[in-house]
Amino acid sequence: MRNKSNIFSRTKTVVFHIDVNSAYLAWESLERMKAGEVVTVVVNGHECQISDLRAIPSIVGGDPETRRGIVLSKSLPCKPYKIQTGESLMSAVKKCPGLFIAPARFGIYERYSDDLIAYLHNFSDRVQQYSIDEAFVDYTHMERHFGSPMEAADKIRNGIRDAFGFTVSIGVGPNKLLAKMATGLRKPDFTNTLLEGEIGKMWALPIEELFMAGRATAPKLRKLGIQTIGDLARFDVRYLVPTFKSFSHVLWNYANGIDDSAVEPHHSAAKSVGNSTTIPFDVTRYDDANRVLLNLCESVGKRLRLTHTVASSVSIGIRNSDFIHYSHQRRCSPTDNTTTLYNHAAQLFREAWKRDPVRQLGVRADKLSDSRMGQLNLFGQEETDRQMRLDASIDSIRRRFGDESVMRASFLCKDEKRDHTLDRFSPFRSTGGL
DNA sequence: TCTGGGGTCCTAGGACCC
DNA sequence: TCTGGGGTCCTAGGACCC
Repeated sequence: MRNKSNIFSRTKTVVFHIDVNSAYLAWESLERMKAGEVVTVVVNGHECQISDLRAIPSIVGGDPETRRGIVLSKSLPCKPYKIQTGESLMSAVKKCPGLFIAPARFGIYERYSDDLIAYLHNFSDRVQQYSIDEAFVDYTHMERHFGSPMEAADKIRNGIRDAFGFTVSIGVGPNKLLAKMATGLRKPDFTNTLLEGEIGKMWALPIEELFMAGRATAPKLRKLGIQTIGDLARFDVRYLVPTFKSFSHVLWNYANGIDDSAVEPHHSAAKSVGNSTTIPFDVTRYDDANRVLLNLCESVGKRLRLTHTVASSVSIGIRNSDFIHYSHQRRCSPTDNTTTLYNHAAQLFREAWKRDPVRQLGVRADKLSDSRMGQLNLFGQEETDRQMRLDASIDSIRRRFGDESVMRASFLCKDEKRDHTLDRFSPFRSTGGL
């Protein structure tokens, strides 16, 4: 949204940024409370029954048994233990031996997310879902309905707590960037502003706090003597260009609170669809890799067909045991067919694989277009039709009887321990994307 | 203590065409 | 043997976000 300021409309743009506090953990906790589940914890040597995970050191993420994976979301009582989002489960448990670990259930979190977005539409028809737990609301011209921006933000915040039982933080600003930066000023369950004349609040923050100054950019800025967002705002942008090229202006504008991007109520169609998985053992054989790839292609293909989308580019990603990632991609005729995707993926893997132990594999479909626009099938129409019918009947059976009801023959090996391991991360669990 | 999985955008370099 | 330039498309990799 360009900040419209003409002689007819002098109203200043007002944007809210809504951020769910410890989203996955709060939602996981609510879901368990609904089901009447309790957790037994030891406090001062006494066993206690706790129903709200938010009251104890707890996290969402990974596998509690193998302790593999990372912390996706953590409760407030984790704070004294200095547990960080993104750190390994192993490390988190070391810091806090009594830590409660809940595996992530994304399907459930998506429902809570949908409820949140629907609720926000009570306050404005211009709501942009930014991620599963964040949204922007354009509040411009809405004061006569719900009061001043602060009043309305508090109404939203209190309303969400009362209606759903989880808390949010809200940032109020003249654009999306400042609204988002405001949200981070104080958490949880607060309304913060970064309005005209208040940018000093943001300038005091360390440079790492700036949106888009990530783990590669922030150290480079520090090297230039920039320690705070204010330092960057006052820095001569010309001296950034040798290091950051066109990105210089993005960074400098953000540091100065400049952002004219619109609140986009209609989420644009996805540009790519992909699935990846970390394998519980290092893959060193083609047939193991291929089984994983087929698994991933099943999931990607299903998602393409569900959204009436065909892909004109397929890529695979490989992460080895040294955590080095590399990829390979290729253009292809538009397809949503699992077998076709798999044939491309397997070929790409054969071409790219450096024979290193593979820890993670991914398949991504790119250059998407609407499959209903009519496909140009220059050859093999009969085979294409056959494959489409096969996909359609598999999808239909799965819709009626569940994902596990149809299994491709290559999943159905009996011997070998690793087959059981492979079964554990069926791609059908994957919910994919936002 | 070994680090998930979903995305988007940008850039450099090479192929290819005129 | 030495010799252009412009434009477009493609791929690989890297940055960022949640």
